[in-house]
Amino acid sequence: MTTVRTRFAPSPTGFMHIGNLRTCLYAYLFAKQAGGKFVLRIEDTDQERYVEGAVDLIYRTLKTAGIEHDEGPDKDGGYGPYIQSERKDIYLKYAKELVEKGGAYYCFCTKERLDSLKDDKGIAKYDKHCLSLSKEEVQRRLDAGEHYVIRQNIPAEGVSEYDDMVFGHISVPNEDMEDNILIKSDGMPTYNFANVVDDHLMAINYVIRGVEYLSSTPKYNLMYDAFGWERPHYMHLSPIMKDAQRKLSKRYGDANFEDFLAKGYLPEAIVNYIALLGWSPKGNEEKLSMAQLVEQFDVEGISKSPSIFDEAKMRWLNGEYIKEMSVEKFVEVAKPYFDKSKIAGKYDYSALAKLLIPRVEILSEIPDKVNFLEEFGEYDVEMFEHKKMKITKEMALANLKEIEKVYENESVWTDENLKAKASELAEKLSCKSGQIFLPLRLALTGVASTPGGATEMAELLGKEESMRRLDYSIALLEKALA
RNA sequence: GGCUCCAUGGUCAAGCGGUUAAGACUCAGGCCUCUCACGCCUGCUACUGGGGUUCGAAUCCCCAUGGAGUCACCA
Repeated sequence: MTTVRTRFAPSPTGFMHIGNLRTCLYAYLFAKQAGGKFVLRIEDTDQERYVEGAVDLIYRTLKTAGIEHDEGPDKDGGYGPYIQSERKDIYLKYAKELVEKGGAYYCFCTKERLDSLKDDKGIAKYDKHCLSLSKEEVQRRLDAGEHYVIRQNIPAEGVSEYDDMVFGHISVPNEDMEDNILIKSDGMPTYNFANVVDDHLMAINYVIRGVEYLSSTPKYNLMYDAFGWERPHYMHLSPIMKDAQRKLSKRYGDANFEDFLAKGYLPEAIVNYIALLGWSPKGNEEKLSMAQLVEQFDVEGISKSPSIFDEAKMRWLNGEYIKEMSVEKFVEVAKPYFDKSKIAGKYDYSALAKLLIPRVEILSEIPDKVNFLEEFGEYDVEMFEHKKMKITKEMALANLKEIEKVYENESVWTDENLKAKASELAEKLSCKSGQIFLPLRLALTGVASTPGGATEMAELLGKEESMRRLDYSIALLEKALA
């Protein structure tokens, strides 16, 4: 049995968006599941679009996404070089071979002549003008140093067909395909050509890519046929959309992998979510690790229609990953966010982590959830009023004074002990415990909601600060009631 | 516009000729509870339309409609 070989072939044009990453992921999953090889190839034949640093971004993205290529520019597997610009000589040689075999021909047409072919909508189909040039004529013009391109020679009639692994049978009339340029006048190959040659030379037998190539694939097959090469299997993937009309695009900076990372999404969650966009596992379990994805990935589950990116669901999934984290792990990933908040360097991050883990879906929520610890000041005393618990400002004030007396002499400043003492007090005063806890939490924090209860906040703040705030709040209430 | 595809709730989706048409996210309500979360429970919402085929169609066929892709010396 031949080894399955798939590839991810991005062009270094800047961002790595989610759609690209998903294509990459599927190619990786498919190869790994089959025990095959996943290769990375850089397609930089368009020098005009080349962006500095983009190649590093690709490496970095794959690494943090947990997708490890078996071969690539940085990992020779014997099929290199893996960067198209370093393969320039190869293409021309093969293009000439294809000309010999009748699958392509030289074309000397000028831009002006090409423009004259366009219809009123600006759409032109090349008329095979140069196909009729005699061998001698071609040689004469080549020798004269005329600029030329090499075009694919597509049969004028008939139908080209193939079977796609997800879309099934595809058939395209030959007359609808154009004699595209294979070698540009600068000597570089176009994607159309480089792709076919490289895939063949690198023994790629499963081509996994976006649907935009679905209808041009017959052209590639025609080349494989003309060369006498074995055609690969194809798996085309529907796009990921921003909404019903627009797909996610690099141009508008939608959904970049790195942007999500910066927003506090975990790479595992992003990968997990995008795996589910356009593919669904057999079972009902949606939270899947890379290992599980490799195991469960299945072409059958790939959907043919475009899917809309739903950040709300990815956010939920991210929260699920966070909930499973150990305190240590959480502190590790959350540290940058703590450091960015007002409490940077203060408080015990581990103690906070325990409270935050069930309350945070994405890490960037952290500053907002902890800033109150440093921002204590005048607040609206109306918050002490609580109809359901039957708490009035007067009662709050009275109870706060009582709890202050209890806590004043308390030396064991832990959540557990403080909670017990507050409950005792409630019993002694024969009131509901909430009538103690609620005002206490407010008095200590000054905000309507906090990540944790009154005594948890007290422990976090420490005795000195807690007592200070209690004093402050009592004074605030007294002033309001005066 | 030509060509190639696609079509189940707001979103992701299961379903492959006979189902009460799964599940998840979102949203709403409830329980739990010292706030907020977590957790648990309940609920809302779908087969684009029309024709066939068949005893029977979300599932097969045709047409319409809607959507996507493509038609570059870009990939």
